[in-house]
Amino acid sequence: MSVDCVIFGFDTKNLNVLLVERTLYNGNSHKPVFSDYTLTGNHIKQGENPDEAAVRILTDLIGKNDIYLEQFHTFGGVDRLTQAKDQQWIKSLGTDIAGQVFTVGYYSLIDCTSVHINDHNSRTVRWFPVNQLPELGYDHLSILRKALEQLQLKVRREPIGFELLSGKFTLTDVQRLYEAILGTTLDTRNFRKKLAQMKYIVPLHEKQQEVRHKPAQLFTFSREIYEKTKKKMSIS
Amino acid sequence: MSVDCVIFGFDTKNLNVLLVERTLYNGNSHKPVFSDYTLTGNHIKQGENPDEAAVRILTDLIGKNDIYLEQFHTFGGVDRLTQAKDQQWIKSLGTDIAGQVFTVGYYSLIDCTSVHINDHNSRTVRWFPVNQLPELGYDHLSILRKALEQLQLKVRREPIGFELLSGKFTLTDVQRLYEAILGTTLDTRNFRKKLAQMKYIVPLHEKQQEVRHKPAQLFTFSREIYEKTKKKMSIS
DNA sequence: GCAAAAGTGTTTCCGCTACACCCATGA
DNA sequence: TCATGGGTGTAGCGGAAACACTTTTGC
Repeated sequence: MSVDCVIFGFDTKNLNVLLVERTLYNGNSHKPVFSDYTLTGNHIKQGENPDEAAVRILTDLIGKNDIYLEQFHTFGGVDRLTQAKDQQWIKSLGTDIAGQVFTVGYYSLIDCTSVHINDHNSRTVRWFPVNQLPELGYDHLSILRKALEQLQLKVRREPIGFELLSGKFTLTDVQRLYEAILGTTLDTRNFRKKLAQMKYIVPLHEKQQEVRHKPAQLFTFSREIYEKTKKKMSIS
Repeated sequence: MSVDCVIFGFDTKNLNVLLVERTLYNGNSHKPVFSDYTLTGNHIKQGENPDEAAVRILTDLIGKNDIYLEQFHTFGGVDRLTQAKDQQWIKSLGTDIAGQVFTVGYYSLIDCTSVHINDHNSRTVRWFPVNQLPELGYDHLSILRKALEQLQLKVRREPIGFELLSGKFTLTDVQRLYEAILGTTLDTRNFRKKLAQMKYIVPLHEKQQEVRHKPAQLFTFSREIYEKTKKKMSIS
């Protein structure tokens, strides 16, 4: 029984996912047998519930624990691990994770510009744009697709996207973000009218600095105001 | 690792849930110690995935296997089973299900007027209106609430409600159903305009019989037409 | 003829869409 | 002064909401 986290990040251009490199070396020649990427995951420890395990995984990797996390689906069945390379990998680990065929999927949203990624068992950890993914191990491609699908549904109903932005952002940042998540383009004027209705997007007394064009107004997301004014508001 | 099914049914008036009675008898006096209800559930067998387990549970109970099923959340953690009565019950079973702290929640939609409920280990199985629930065991009340919440979200996006109606239904049936699921009332004329756009609601050459009022037109749901004309259509 | 539910149209309002130009800044 | 993105308003359309009376049947 394990947890896998689909960690989404945003860098003012692309929606990214954090992936861990997995390279299997030949025991004798030490040449790589194969190399691909996987989601960050771990087994659920004794006495933990899935939410706690997900928080632990995130905390280990990112160092903070106030991260947006959302459970989206549980995957199971032996067919999750039947690719030849996955079998090789599992065998090489020695530990018997073969029985660990269930995984609870979480997605999390973080501002990847303001975060330091900790070492993950000295394996390479990298951001990939969701539309330029490398080869993935196990069934992680389908887990990732499902996560994105659920994120797209959720973001139309609730203002969860702000977790992906830093504390201060411009309205253009928000638009780029929604465009990246939804995979569409949006009309700037109409989009801003929508945002203007959302009272929890609060203007700061501050503008962009050191840009070689008209500096944009900065805003911040107020969770308190959001909680008070929860209404059905949808984007797109 | 287990699966719990929240089985929703509709009887032209109420949205119902199928629950199983759980009565613990004192070993000596054979008097009931407590009595409450639980969802239908079972552990996941070796080699099964959660979907298969859910189908099995439904098939055992209902006898057919073409039932609408939707995974909605996974619950875990030791706190699921900490009520005193749950501990008593688990102890009485002898079998060690204490380690079985994870459960994958599914909801299913069936037409409860056209179904025969099989015996469930000779325990009483009953429909309860979702707004008149009995006392529930374990954390099944919160599982049920989550299921209903997810059902409400889903039914606004996709025409899944028809699984709850029999093959032939009137437009009023559909309205009562949506009102029951969403817990609201809906304007008849506007609701019918919505339904009229849904080409997969097909009129039959048939009307209600033996009603002491103007007989209503009967309709049926065509999945084929739905699959062809999938568009974003929402109710509410 | 009465009770009971079926069935039907129109008007109003609001939100969504489409669309183009001026502004402030740094280089 | 130019390049770059920031920022703004309006008109038209279409879907959502509000709302009341006639019809058909069984009794």
